[in-house]
Amino acid sequence: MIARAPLRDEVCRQILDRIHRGDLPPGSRVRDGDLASQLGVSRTPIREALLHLARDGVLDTAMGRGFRVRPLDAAELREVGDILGSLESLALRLSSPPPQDRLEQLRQVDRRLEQIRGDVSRCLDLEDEWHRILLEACPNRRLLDLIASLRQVPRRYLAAYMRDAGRLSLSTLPHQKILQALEANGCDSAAAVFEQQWRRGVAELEAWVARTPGTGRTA
Amino acid sequence: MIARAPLRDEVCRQILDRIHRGDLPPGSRVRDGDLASQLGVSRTPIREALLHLARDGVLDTAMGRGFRVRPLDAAELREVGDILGSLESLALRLSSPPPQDRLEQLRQVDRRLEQIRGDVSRCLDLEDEWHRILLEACPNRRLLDLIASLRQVPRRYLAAYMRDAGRLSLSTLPHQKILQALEANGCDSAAAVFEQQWRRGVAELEAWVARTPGTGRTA
DNA sequence: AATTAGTGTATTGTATACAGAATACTGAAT
DNA sequence: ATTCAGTATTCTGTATACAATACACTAATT
Repeated sequence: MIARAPLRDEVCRQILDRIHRGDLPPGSRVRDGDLASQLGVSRTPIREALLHLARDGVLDTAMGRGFRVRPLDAAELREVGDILGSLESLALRLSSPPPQDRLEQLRQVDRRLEQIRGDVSRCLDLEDEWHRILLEACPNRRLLDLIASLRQVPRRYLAAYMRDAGRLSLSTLPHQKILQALEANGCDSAAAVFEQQWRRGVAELEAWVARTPGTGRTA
Repeated sequence: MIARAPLRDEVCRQILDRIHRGDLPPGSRVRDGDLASQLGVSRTPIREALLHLARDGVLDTAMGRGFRVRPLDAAELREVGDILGSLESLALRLSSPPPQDRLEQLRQVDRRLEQIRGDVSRCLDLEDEWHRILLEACPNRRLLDLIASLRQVPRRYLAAYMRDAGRLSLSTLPHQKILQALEANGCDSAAAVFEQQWRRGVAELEAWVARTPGTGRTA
């Protein structure tokens, strides 16, 4: 039995892809009519996907004003950052037994991360992949889903930061520290290190957003 | 400037209300056509609302199969319970200064809770209100929104439990313990007590769900 | 009697149509 | 030149239409 998929799901992926690619920069307007003609489907599934993304906080919407990509805002990053720090840490602590067997997979992703030169989108995909593998052993699927949807937020900030600063992958060093803790002292210890490293990373991003003018005003 | 509201928002409230009321029990099918004629609007805003609720985990949906109220399932309650325990605790810890001034409001809600006799829906509203006031001082709006949407899940379990067991408000005692900790030792202490009490409550609900057959199979 | 094939209806997912609001554009007045 | 009013156009939110799929019911077969 093959499960057919609703158009809205594919449309959702397409839109997210454009946002990640840097098409549709923060603050830019998203017209359902345009997307409908570009993707060759009607406005109905497009709007369903847009409402979905608006609910996830990727898009802004106001009555009669349509949709636009949510502008970058240091406060939002901080808020979602705090939530994600807490939730990923929780997921790690719920992972028993510790995902020791994933260590090699994680190191391999890190190696691939270091080899990337210019492709921001690919880099962020690998970063997501790293987190996914780290938490794979957590039995709380609902938690993993929530984390995955929330991670779309910092991802946009990281993408803008990388494109602006020209730096890729500020994350392999934190990764290594987390892995060390995981290997030496298990999940709880790794969770503590994770939260610490995560906060550091978010603070760095936040500082960049605050010092970079016009981050969210791009049309 | 009066902000007009999209129909989908009002529709969403209406559907939630029916679910909370016990109309639309767990497992029951939700046909957009029926709701459209009952509420006097077209299927479009109805489906937008249904997709929203499906994303929040209140409804189940499969391609070509429409929507149904998600059956009660001990595993789901446990999963969302763990998440909420962590997040509400976080919100409490982020509340500085401690919401001392809300103590009297909280006690008043508890008094109203104890006076209620038969109205399950009203009882749950007050329970939500209590949590809202407790966390009102938390500056992380995004966190509060997330908590509010997640709380819809345990709410359904609590509603079914109350209707089945005929007991209302198993929560004023935990409330008092949390308030005591808050008053005596501040937010961090209250957060610890909260997590402890919350886990206890979720475990009780979970045990009830597990021991009650047919909880989710009601048509 | 139980199970399956066939047929009809109901319902879903998607497309299109329409009314009203918001934005862009034009031109005149300061 | 700039600002403001008025108009035209675009776009949004909602309603309706349509094709395809899933469900229910009947009837036939084992």
